Amino acid sequence: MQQASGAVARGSGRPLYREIADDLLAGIGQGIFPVGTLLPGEMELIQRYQSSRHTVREALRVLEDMGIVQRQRGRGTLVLSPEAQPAFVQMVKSPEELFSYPADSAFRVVAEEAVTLSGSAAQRLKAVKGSRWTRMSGPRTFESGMPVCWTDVYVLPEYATIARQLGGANSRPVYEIISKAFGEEVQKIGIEIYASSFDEERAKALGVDVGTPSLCLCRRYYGNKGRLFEISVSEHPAQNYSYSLEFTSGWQNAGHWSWNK
Amino acid sequence: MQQASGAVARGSGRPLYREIADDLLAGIGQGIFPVGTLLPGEMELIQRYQSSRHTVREALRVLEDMGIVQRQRGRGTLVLSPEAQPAFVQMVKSPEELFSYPADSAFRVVAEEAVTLSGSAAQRLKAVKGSRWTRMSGPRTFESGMPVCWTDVYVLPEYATIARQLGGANSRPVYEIISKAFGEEVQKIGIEIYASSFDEERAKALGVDVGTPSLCLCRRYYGNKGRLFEISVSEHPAQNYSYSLEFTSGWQNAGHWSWNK
DNA sequence: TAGTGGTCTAGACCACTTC
DNA sequence: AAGTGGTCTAGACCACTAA
Repeated sequence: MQQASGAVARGSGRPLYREIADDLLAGIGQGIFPVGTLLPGEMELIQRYQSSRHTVREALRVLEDMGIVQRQRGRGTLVLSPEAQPAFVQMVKSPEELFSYPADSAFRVVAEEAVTLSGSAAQRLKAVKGSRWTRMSGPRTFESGMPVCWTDVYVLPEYATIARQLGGANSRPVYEIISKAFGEEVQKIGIEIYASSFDEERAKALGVDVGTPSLCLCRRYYGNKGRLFEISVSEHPAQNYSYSLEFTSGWQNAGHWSWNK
Repeated sequence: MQQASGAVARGSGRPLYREIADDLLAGIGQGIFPVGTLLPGEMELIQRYQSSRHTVREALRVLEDMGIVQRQRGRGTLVLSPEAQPAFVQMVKSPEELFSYPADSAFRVVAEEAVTLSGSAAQRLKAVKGSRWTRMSGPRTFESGMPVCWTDVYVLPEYATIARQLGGANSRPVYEIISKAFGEEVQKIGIEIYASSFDEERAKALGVDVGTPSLCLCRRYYGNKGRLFEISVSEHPAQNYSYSLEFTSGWQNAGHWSWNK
């Protein structure tokens, strides 16, 4: 229950800043502080809750960590959402983890060409129709020769020179090479997963039967200013590959260690 | 560079607590504070950095938010990892978002039976061999009759009574029904995605050709105390379905709004 | 019991945004 | 210029853990 003016109830054993956060949250939920408006300033909250600035700020920090408000010096505290944003979180350390290849496999570029995306290709890649890319294609295989996948990598034409650094067993991921060579900071990665089956050409290249079910992963890398700078599409023989994810409840410290009590 | 004893350099324009956090981070990286040991107490850090407790605690909070240390009253500050844990974060509001079905589709249970997992089935489901489950199977179709997927849902035998609440266009997800009815709080969800192709029985049930490529999603729900309580496997005709993910850089506020500058 | 981190108060100065 | 949030100090009491 939101207290329009006055301190929150105490004595429950809960910290004051949590009570204040709950009270503000209730107020937001009830529309007393609608989404898109500013919360009262810290000074006003101090008086309202008869508390100190530190305590009020702790309460606001709780809401900020939950993604409910966003604070900015000089402006105020903006209400973003009436309820906690993420209930489930997945974290990975680096983009590499999103789609790591076996260490003893190698990517061999067999074709490199400049392409301008037709409508259908652009739609499939979720890129802009008519945009220009340099495409490098080839199989990735284990040292034993067993196929891992067929890969098409699209990069911006100005980054085409990285092709020389590709290939070989120890080659780094393309996004990483570009990131280092051209200073692109990876800001966002989109992944799309779908099933298909191998056409004749690729089946032959990988040494599998035509029509073999395949798992396709299309990854889009966004760099500085959110610009799309790389798209890679990999097609894996179904029996060799699966993609796993794990989501954990809670906003904080998801997936970390704990005290070995 | 970690200052073994003494204040960090100032005047860089960066807040003191960030400088301290960086300094501690460097110390952790250099093995001065090895992973698994405790950081110096707050009082010692106050003297080392000639600062106030609040400032030192802000620095420690930074490290805690990054997943580098874990703090506990009475014990101390445990070093967990030498480097920032998650560089990329994906967040979803509820498990439902991890695999939402079209609203105008309905799941129809055509078979329900008690099963004891054989070795191969247990391996495929990543469950314990010999464990007992109740399996409910059936197609999910649009109102128009077009197939969405074939689904096998495995639940713990004691939850089998939820079968009566299944089916119909507006039916809630199984995990949600169980969660409400039996108080299982979903703590973790595992998702595995792979490609396959439809066998004769399922192809017939969904009205697709035998051998049609399919995208399979196997979801595992872990509840109270991390106990696995539901497994669901869905097989989708490839042309109708793809699975998308998006990962954003940074630990904090990933995916939230921003000021409409 | 000593030491840890958790909460809280009462001040202060500053950078930033808006008017 | 006024108001916002960001940083910082110097104190205080408390709950929890470990020895």
